[in-house]
Amino acid sequence: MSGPLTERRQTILKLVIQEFVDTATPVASETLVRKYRLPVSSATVRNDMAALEELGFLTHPHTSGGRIPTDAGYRFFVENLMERSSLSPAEQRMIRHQFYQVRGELDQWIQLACAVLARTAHNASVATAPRAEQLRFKSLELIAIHETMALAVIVFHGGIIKQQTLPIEPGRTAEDLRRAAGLVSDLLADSTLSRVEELAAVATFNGMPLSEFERGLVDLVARAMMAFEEQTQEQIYSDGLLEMLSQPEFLPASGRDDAERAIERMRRTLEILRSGRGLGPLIPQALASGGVQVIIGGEHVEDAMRDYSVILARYGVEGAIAGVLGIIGPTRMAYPRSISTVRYIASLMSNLLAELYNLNARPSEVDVDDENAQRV
Amino acid sequence: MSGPLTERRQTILKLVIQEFVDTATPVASETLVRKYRLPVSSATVRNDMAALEELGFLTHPHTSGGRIPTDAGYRFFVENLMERSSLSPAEQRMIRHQFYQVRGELDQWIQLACAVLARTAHNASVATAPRAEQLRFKSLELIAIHETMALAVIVFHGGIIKQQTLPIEPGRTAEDLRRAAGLVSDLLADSTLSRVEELAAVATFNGMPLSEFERGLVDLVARAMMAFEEQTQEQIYSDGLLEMLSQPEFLPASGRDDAERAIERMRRTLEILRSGRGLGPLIPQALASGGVQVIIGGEHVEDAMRDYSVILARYGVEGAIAGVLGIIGPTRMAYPRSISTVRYIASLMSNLLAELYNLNARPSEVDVDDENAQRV
DNA sequence: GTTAGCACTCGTGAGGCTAGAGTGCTAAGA
DNA sequence: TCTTAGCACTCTAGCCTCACGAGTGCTAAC
Repeated sequence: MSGPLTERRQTILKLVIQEFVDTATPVASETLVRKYRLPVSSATVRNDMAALEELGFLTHPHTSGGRIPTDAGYRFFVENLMERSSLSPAEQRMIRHQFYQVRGELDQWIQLACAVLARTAHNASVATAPRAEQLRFKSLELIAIHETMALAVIVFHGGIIKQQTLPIEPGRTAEDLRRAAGLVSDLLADSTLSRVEELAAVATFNGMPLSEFERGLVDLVARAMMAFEEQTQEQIYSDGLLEMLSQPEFLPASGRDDAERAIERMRRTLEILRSGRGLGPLIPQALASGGVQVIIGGEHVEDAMRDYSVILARYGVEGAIAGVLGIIGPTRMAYPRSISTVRYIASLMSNLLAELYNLNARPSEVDVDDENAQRV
Repeated sequence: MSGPLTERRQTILKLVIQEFVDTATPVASETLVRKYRLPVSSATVRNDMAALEELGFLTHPHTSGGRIPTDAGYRFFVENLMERSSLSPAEQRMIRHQFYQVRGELDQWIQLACAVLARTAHNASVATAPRAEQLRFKSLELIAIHETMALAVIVFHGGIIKQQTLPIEPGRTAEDLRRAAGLVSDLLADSTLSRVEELAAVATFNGMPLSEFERGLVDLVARAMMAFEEQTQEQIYSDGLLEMLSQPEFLPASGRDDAERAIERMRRTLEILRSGRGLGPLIPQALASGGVQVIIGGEHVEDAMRDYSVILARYGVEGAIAGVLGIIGPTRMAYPRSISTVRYIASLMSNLLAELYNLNARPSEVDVDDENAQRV
């Protein structure tokens, strides 16, 4: 009885989604005909809508009141109906300019990426710091703070640094510290955590046993690496919470019943962004796959995420360092624009990292012309 | 007609506040008598309440329904009625333990302080990073990332570090970089930003003119210092948003009218914490004064803050480095507990910093036994 | 100065009602 | 077979009313 998914029905689905994304209110047949000057009557549209509903692409909050898309509807839209868009040249220029202003300031990049994502897509953004598959030690510097305290700056491959203070014996000179740091730097050069631990166990360098102090430094590095892995494991940067909460989904549409639910939704959303629960499982997935990932509402494993869509892309330099960034918002979101935004920022970040790493490396898999991106 | 502020009336004010803080609902005369077994009748309490209302300490949302404290009521409570409390030894131990676990990891301290504050006081916490009155250069390290890119790690007094990448000419050896970094480190040692700029203008070291590369490094340091000042100027760490938003103030008490207002409040609160507007002016004030600052509701300059109370304390090492940390929440908050929490965390952070700086320095002005703290 | 008693006020929540929006269906037309 | 006009039906939002109950303010007695 549902009938085939004719061309016109696809158009109607597309228009319903477009309209619903714009207005956030259920879409009526009449509205569609009027607004888009359809060459058919509202009754025909109603029939098609009913068919789309039977196909599972639309639904009906109440008998009266228009249609809204289902998750399956969005999914079909994203995969088949959506026109690929990109940010306007003016927007691209503005974004590039902002990144240009923090060139060199590695530690600002993620925050900026989050800020730009959020403001451009009008939803919350998330990102993980770029991570090497394997944290690799690069060098150690020791700077005396006063007679009994020094600051250790541990540099890892990829411009990642970690600071750590350590107590020292009063007697040590700056030259002492420099020598010890240099020796440990040479000993541990390019080591992964497990290699550092091996070397700590052996505790010799070129056959010479390490001094007490040097052994302490090696341990310090090992501990720092462990702490670092732990910290970055789950740390998710985020921005644009306010941006997302300004979406009509978080306004009480009517009745105090709904109001309480709106607040509850708000609180749960905060919880999601703060804890990263619900996002956690998606990260490795996004890291593994290329292209842009779109997860819509009920497709999430986590129940708490059922009302949200997430758009994620991997960024980084193939084989060297990678992170994930993206957008989270209500399922009703401007998918074409959001997807292009995520794609653009990911490629920008990839380029920045590529430059940092090695000018010759291919930026990454998420490129503006990558057909994978369209895939999802 | 209002009559004097007798002992009993003060007790009643105190009980009303206590009860209101607990229950978040207006306090009725009858409730007070029953719950605290007052040796007088509810009528007497009502009379006293009326007097307290005329004195400006209590108010009346509606004719029926109990009393709630005014800002002035809270102020009087905080200054005269409140018993000084401190955190339980068990809590103190737990908190100290958490700080112990990140000892050495300077960059984690503020975040931890915020987290602990929020969880202990059940409200949002804010903190600024510890800042030297004058940012002073300590040393520069250069680490080659690859042939044309290096990472500069700039260390300032007080364990503050800033990283920055810079492009280099392909020819430079690691030894080159080390030498140049060492020279610039010596040249700029202990300089403030203005001094660095002076030295950049002169561009000589011990009478010898600096090389192109070395001049570039000096400029880099100057730019990094400027960037740093700018970034930390307004940056306010925060945590416990969710904690605060779980307070009944952010629930719609009744009617959909109130629901909308609740959401609006929520949104405005987010805005405050994100932008730091409303908090901004309080920071220098808190930095300047010792002790614990309590600003209650309408006492705020900023209109947007009229519904919130803020408790701030300075932390740091006298004459060397200082920051501010505290709590923000609805005016209805557990002042005694919140104040002791803020005081405790501030003194803890001060001790940590003192240790980092110099074991002999006096921690700071906010000590557990400091009578200043009670002052406000 | 304190208390019992009581009238009065007002917010809350339930219930009922109306208007309006939008659908589903039916029967006629292309 | 597809499209369309017409119309009954459904459901929600918004409004009004009403009754209940909590808590006060006042008065008069102690």
